[in-house]
Amino acid sequence: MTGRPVNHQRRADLLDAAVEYAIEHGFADLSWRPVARALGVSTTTLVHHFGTKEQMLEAILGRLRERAFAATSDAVGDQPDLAAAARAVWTRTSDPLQWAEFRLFFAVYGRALQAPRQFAEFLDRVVADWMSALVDAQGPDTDAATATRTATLVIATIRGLLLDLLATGDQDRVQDAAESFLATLEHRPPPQSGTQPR
Amino acid sequence: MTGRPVNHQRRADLLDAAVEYAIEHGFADLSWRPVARALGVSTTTLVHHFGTKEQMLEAILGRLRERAFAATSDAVGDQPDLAAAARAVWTRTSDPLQWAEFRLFFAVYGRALQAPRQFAEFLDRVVADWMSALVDAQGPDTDAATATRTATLVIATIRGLLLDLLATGDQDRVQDAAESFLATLEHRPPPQSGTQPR
DNA sequence: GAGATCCTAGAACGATCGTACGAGAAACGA
DNA sequence: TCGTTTCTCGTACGATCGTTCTAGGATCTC
Repeated sequence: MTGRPVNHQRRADLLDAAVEYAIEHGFADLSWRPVARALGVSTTTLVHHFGTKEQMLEAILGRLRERAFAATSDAVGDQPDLAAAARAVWTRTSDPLQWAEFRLFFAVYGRALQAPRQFAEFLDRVVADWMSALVDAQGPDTDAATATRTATLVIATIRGLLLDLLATGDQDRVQDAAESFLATLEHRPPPQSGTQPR
Repeated sequence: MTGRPVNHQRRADLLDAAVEYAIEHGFADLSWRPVARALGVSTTTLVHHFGTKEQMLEAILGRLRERAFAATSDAVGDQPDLAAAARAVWTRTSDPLQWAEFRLFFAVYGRALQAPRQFAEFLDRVVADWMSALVDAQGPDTDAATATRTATLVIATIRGLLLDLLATGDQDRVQDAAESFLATLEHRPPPQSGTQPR
């Protein structure tokens, strides 16, 4: 006797709705009851699908990281080189329509830094996911050390600029600095060994 | 009849102790009673000196920003040019002894991003303080636009690298990227008087 | 149909939350 | 010393917290 099958979609829908709630109402004081009210369900339903509050927070963390990464990784894959990839990432992340989501992203990031045990996976992947994408974007002819160094710098600069943008809202100044940074990437000589990059 | 004078030092001492507590125990679930226990006072004493919990959080925010800025601004003032100043800032901020404090810094930063009304002053000054210091470090011969652009980029890169370092703990990779960035600053031509913004 | 499992809800538990109140000790000017 | 203000404390209030319990439909296999 198998009984009623588990509805995985239901949990996914609730999770997405919870992420939307967190984007709008903040991550700091998230608790069962207000989320349940906003989602039109009972707290018991949330508990049933997520287990404990800690587990719901982890689920929100993970989903948010997925969304943030997905929003840029597509763009990166289509670009011919690192400079174009970096520009594509910056264009997408600096879009004011995404500000609320990235505000939550950094709120989560900060919280994860202070609870590294609980949010270990987030901390691991919040850098590693983008790293591998940006290393790949540099092609197979860039030596590993240079590729890693450059990818690290691109991630750091974009996130730092985004932190500035979200804190000050000063689009002109931050965009100016971003252009300057992207220009250095574009004027950087492509990796030429004996052979041309394929 | 003046009565007993206000003891400002007392509040300052309690605030510093509260910041230390937040560095150690995190910022997310800060509440009167645990802080009071750790400080060896009653919750009433904290309420007396800080008013409401919101006000205590704002006080912690402000004090933390002061400390973070003070730790670097001295160093910046003594340096002959921007490259040296940036290196000095990076050297101080990347010191593992400061990691716990910067973890709190970014936790606070993220929280402030999601409550911009409440923490408006933090968000204003978290960029502006460093900006003015790094613009000054470029001397009076650098034109304003270039100085602003460069300072924005230095702040963003250092903070982005620090985010990476705190999340991954990968000192070698991050330090390598930081060296690469600092090198570009050092090889940048200093502002020639008479000619040449680039 | 019967049996099993999932989904949802309401009620209730003890714990902790922020805050207010009253009172006693301490430190000042008069 | 007296009046006033600060500082500190214990206590208590109502609200909200995360979680558990109980139970009634819903949806599957047999």
